[in-house]
Amino acid sequence: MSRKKPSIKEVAALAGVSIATVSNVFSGRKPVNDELKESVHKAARELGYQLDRAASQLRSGRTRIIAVIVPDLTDTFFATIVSRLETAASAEGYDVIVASSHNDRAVESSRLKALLAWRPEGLIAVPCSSTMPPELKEARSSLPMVLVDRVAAEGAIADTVTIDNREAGEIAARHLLERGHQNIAIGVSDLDHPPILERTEGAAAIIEAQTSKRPTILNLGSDITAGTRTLLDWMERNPLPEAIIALTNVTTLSVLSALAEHRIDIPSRASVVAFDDYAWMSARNTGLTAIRQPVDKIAETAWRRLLQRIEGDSKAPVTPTVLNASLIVRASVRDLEAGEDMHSQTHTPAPRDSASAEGQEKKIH
Amino acid sequence: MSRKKPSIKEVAALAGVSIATVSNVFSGRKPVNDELKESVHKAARELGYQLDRAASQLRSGRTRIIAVIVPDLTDTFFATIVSRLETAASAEGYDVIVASSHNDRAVESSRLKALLAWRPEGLIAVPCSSTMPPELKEARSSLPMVLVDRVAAEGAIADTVTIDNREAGEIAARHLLERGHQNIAIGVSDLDHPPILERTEGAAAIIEAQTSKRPTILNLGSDITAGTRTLLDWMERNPLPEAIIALTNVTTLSVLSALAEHRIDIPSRASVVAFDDYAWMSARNTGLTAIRQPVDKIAETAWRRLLQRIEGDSKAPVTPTVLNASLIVRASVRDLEAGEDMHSQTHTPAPRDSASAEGQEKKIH
DNA sequence: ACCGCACTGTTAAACGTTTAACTGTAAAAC
DNA sequence: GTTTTACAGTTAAACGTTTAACAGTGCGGT
Repeated sequence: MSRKKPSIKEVAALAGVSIATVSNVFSGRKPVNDELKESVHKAARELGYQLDRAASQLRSGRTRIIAVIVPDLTDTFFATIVSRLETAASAEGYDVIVASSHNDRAVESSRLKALLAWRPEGLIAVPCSSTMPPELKEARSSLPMVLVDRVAAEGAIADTVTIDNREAGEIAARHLLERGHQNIAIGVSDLDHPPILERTEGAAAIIEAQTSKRPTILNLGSDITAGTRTLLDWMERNPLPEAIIALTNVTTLSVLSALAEHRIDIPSRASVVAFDDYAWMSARNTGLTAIRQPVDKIAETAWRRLLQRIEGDSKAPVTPTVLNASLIVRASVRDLEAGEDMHSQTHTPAPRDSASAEGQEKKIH
Repeated sequence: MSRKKPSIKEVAALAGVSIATVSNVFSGRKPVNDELKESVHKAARELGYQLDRAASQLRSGRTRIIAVIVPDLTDTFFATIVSRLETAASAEGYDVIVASSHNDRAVESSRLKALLAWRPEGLIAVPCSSTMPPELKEARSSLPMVLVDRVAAEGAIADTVTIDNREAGEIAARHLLERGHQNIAIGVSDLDHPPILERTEGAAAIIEAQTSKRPTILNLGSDITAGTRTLLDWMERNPLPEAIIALTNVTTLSVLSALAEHRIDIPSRASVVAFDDYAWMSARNTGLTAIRQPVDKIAETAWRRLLQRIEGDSKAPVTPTVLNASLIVRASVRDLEAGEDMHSQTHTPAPRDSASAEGQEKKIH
């Protein structure tokens, strides 16, 4: 039980071959006689040999590292993306190293610098604001990278994977308008994030066109409890809108908290369209009608693009990929056109709220 | 705009000093004349020099890497732990590399192997089952490590950080018993996980002692929708219990989904005690009474212990750290003792459900 | 005036791999 | 039977750092 980690040299000695052969056995770059191969493996097993990545990287220049930075690991949306990236990458022999910028530009810069010191072969980044950190721009020229989510698809400095946020906003708005809602408020987190801005514009444009009223924009920020307070404040001084669109999962929570605080029933007194699709959204009496982002597909696409860049055409022109969000209809939007009286909501056999996430839901798009 | 990354050698040449001096400037191991120091920095800036971690690691043996493995990054509980670890570690100059075992022992082994190839200086692991993968045991002797959450605190092979799960179960049970509940079911994910087993035992023991009825154990697994179906099945064939304790955040979601499916109101028809404390639990009309695990503290403690091991007494005896969970009282448990009739629940001014997570809630412990 | 010491800087030898170039041997081609 | 070609293995030179050992200089103590 030696304390020091054995090196390739010791394996070679024990197996009675040169270190080059041992290297070949493990890397498979050159064929090795089966018999020798076996004895090398045996020696390695006996010594508990493990390749030293640092040495391997240094010599070969290949790090097989993918760097990933997201604004907040605690947010299920980003966590899911990271998780998918990790499995996709490790399936292809790459290791992922993650950093979180905690929605802070300064932290983002410093973490990015740390990530780059690893000499990753690729970078997948969800920037925390629309102004790219200079590190990203610099890295751009020498490092395959793809930007996800918090970027304007047009004119980006690198490949991007986003959803059609304008359309997502439109879908939400249209759904409400079709059901007779006129007086609509939009809860946003931060208009500085391109996706939020686009969703807002998409929704607002449609609402304004149809009702000739500009919808109220409620700036709820990225902190749930602060957003709740902001909304409660606003509700003190304003009449309750017929419907609220929440453009983010955290704004969704702020909206729900505020409504719950005043025991305002959904959808009898206010309709809600949520954003992102999480398990808790259907685990309620009135399931939330929501815009779902294809998270898995986003991650998958980002990975594929990056891999393409890494192993192939590093000089192909920058391409934006735009995926589509879909509407999951549950029970949080009231149909005002239907004309039914819905005062005593609780025991009305409301449109069935499906408990299984994928099952019976109606998807649009 | 050269494509190749500049090395320390080029910086040395440009600054007119030896490479050792450059190294000293950056590592700070030896003092360097201010003037020289400045010119080295200038040269480095001009060339865009960045230390190569691989080379540095190889030579020094210090990797400044902490490996972290969790069963599922998508689960907010683990994601939060990872996030906290990442910030704590990076504050101290360490970089974290994470892997997810996807609750699969085979994956766990292979990911663990990949992690160890990095030669991390420490390992923080949330094993996915009670049977430790052999890689862990082997690593144990040469690698500082701390085990979190999914471990039996007693007799573990390394330092552990857990909560007092038995007590957590007891708290939940006691809360229900105090409020007059007799007929209690316990929703568990997997009794193979030590924490779940302990929570179950804690709750069951107290319930049995007081009601002389063994509570029903509902095995709902780790998949929300499957758990929902299981519970729905069970409900077909059994009368609704007065109360359900969910011992996990995913079982909580299964329970809520199943109850919602049948439009069973909480708490008028069934009381619920949830586990873990997430924002969505309070963003509902009847906030969920829940057992909160001190996630931040768990992560923080794990990190501190690990750091201690790394920088100091690597041979100190293995110590388990046990933290305490607390009860957050919201509105999902009905007080049967109070005797009030609560048929029309919806508009009853029920005990105020606080929207802000920390604010007015009553904590026990 | 000499010794030793503190202070700064340099030299050169590692660290554990990968890999280009080489060697030796056996089979294939002529 | 000689020359190629292919194959399988070895040798040794990197890769970019860190760091022990060393060297030169100036200064205080005796």
